[in-house]
Amino acid sequence: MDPNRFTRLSDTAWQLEPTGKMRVPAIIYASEALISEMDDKVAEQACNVATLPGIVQASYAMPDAHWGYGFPIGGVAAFDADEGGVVSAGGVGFDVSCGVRTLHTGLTRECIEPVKPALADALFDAVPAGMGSTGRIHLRDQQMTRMLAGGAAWAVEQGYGEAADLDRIEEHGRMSGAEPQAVSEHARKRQRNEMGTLGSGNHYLEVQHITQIYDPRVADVFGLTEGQVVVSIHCGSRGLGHQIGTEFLREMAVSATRHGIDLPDRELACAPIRSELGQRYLGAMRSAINCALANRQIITHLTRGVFAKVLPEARLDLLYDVSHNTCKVETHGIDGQPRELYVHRKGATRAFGPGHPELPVSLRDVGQPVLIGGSMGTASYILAGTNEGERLSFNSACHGAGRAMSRHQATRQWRGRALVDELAARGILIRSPSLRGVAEEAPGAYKDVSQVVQATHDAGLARLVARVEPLVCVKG
DNA sequence: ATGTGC
Repeated sequence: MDPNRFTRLSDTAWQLEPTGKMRVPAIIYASEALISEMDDKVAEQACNVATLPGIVQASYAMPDAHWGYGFPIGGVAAFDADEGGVVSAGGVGFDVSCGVRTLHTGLTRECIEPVKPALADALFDAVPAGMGSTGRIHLRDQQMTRMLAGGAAWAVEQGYGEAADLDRIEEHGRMSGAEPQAVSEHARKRQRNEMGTLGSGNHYLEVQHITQIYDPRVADVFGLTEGQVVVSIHCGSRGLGHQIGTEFLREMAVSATRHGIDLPDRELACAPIRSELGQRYLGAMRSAINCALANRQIITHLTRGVFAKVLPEARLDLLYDVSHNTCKVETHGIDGQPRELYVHRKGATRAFGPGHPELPVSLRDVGQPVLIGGSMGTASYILAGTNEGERLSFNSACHGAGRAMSRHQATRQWRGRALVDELAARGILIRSPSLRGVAEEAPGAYKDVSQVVQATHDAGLARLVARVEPLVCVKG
């Protein structure tokens, strides 16, 4: 879109003043190059979000923003319940609590290279991937209820992983306020056999090596050094989150008028925070957050099992686990006053700065690890949250590269087999059940993640700490 | 993202 449409607040912040029914401005964080390439739909959707009741400060879009269902993907919006604020299923997205966790291995790239094909095959065998994939865990109803209430803490109780992991997970591995009884039978049924599975689309499990350190002081606290190997897992709440999203979107769309909400776009369906429907959605959505946390915890356990066999000297300690599709109750300073807000992040990563009380003591001095997954075969980045991020975006950053073209368009332009071969020639081993899925995820179908991350850094949303590049990628 | 449309 045309950058001249905006009031330029800085090199990387672009504002649209409130017009029509907008209650607050819309602010997009991006470089001039990124905003020029961005679809007009992003600004249109960010402005639509700015009309919703109880929105505070501004409607935001991150540098990787693109067109989504109702809210842009890469959108951030906070609402105050005291001012009639709303909660929106479309403001969280279908893949509730999709997120990334990164594990240390204690190994260097040299340790991996001789066993790389065996490691790739073993990970592909151990971690089910792809559309409709199921695992070895089958949850009966009572266990499902415990999982939805307990998250990664439940998974650790079941023997998946270690208690020490919980300290490095958002919400200490268990989202409070979950109400499993708000999750439909249908959603539970869809999830029954899907625990410990990656799913499809942009989800993956990657073995990566650290190729650059930008901030040695923070990298030291995060335990990152150049040449070291890490493992990153990107996935969410599978069929359960999707079903919850589908059901509540429908219910919120139907009831918006009854709640006295005037929607500029039906896809912005939402409900007052202080309504039966709003509370029921929050209870179900928090259950889906626990599902995603448990899912990543189980996949971590499966990954540790593979390394124990292939590279027994490895020790997979968790660096951090953070979601990028949530609505969370957080306290933020607004005009010098602390206020409790319902912060929607849809394709936006929470990025708490140094000193935040939610952070584990071991990380608190330097800020939260912000884990940004790149597209298949490209770099990923580890950043740290900032204090200025609170004022800028309620402590939110980008979440990835962001698609530059549709899946359909990508399959016309690339062949899965050729991509796998090209990446293998560059030392990157892809294992996927779907060559079509690989074509849809072609690196060329995404924006350049390094530009997105640089804009995030320049805007002050989060600070660059390290770059990692893939060695092995299990792709859904 | 997703039993890749109910």
